[in-house]
Amino acid sequence: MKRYEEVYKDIEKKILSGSFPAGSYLPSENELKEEFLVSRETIRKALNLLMNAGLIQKKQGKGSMVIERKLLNFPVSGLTSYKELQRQQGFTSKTKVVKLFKKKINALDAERTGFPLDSEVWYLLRERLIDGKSVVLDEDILLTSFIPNLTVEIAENSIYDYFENELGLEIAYAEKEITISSVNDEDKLYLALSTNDINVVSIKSRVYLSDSTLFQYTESRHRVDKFRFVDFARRNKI
Amino acid sequence: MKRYEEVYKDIEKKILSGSFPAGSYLPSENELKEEFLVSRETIRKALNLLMNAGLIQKKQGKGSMVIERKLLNFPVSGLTSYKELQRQQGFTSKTKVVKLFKKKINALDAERTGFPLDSEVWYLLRERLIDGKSVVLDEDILLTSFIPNLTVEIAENSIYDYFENELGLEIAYAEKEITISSVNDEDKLYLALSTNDINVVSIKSRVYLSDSTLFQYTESRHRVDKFRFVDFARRNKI
DNA sequence: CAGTGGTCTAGACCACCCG
DNA sequence: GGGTGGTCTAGACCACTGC
Repeated sequence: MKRYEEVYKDIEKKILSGSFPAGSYLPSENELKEEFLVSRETIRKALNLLMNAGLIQKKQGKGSMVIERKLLNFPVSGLTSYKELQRQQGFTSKTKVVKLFKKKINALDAERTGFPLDSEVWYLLRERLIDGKSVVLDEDILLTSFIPNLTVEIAENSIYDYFENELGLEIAYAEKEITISSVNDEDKLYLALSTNDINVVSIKSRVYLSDSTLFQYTESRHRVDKFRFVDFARRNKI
Repeated sequence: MKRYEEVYKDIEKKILSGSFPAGSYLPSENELKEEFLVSRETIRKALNLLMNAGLIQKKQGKGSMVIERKLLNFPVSGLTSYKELQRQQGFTSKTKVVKLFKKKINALDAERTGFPLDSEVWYLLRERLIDGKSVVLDEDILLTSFIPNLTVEIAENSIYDYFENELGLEIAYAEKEITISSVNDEDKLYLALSTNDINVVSIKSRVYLSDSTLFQYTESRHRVDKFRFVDFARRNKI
């Protein structure tokens, strides 16, 4: 593991466990440099990552204060898979694969997904159930050229884990869009909607690999009463 | 201006103007180092900022490729004020101040805002109008200890501009939460809702200064049909 | 004033990509 | 093997904070 990762992990652990409580200051960069026996730049790299993660706030002349995350506890933003979220947040849910087959991209799909016409893709539709009720409907469209095999078993677990750790794909970034959409037939069919639900929350994403190739399009449709998106944002100065 | 800021701005300009088109590679770090007459670390700092901004994708052994931002064009995430968004995205809208007065935080407000009981705050309610129709209702609660004066004129323009450039406040970060909420009486009164609108999108934020003090609580209520949230997210490896 | 973080440098070595 | 970006270092100077 890289040195700055070790420093990051160590300090993160101490913050989360309460050894560095919210509102307190971390040791200075010079002290941390001595403690970890690395250069100051390495310490600074780790601290900047902690700052971006919303764990500390640095202030010139003062130090690095541990941030208190109040009401809005768990970050649900970023590029994190459903399984990872579940693990982080400690809730348990079940994933049910509704559809899984190969197809070729038609004109309509090309438009919304960004994949070229006639590309061969996996089409995957999954329900996410909490307390036995289906609250999220996940549609995934994935290039078969990157994912030769995809089974129901993999799709019931984390497809990201499979892509990254089995196939060695480097998932780099995503463009996401959240809108409110009218309930459609598929929503009615699979989501446990109440009779007066007329809207669902739609999250569309295009996911890219580290060489900037598009490899996944995904749309999640959420019951409005179960939807919550939490974000930590820093002010851009530049 | 700092050297890395100059490098960032220069490259950003060349990307946005098309001198570095999407899909092409930037000059290598060593070439940029020569061109700008700075050290490689300074170049790297600028490039990492461009990467976080979603403008380029770096790849070890290959280079820094300019990212093509397809359908999902304009980032609406992060910590950016309404006026700034408007300017960036080129749409014009009008802001109408509905309420502006001082008050003391009661028990209910203390709970939702995070301000201590009995703190003196500004209470500000604004409509955002597009094409003459009110599509967003913005409620702001701000500590008077940081903002001694707040006028209708300031509130009709950018309060952030006033805070940062007039008062010298350093806005650092925010916790945000997006949920779907039922229409309430105030929504009915001010938003141009249609008769079958039963939901609005609620964005609650707590905004902190660089010394980690909470100074603003804000809730935006959006008409569901006018709501769109666009985000660029990077996969965390650490 | 001493201590803090912010910027910047010159140089080294490594991991990766590709011809 | 030569070029790319990734990590890490030791050191310098600056800007800000608080006593």
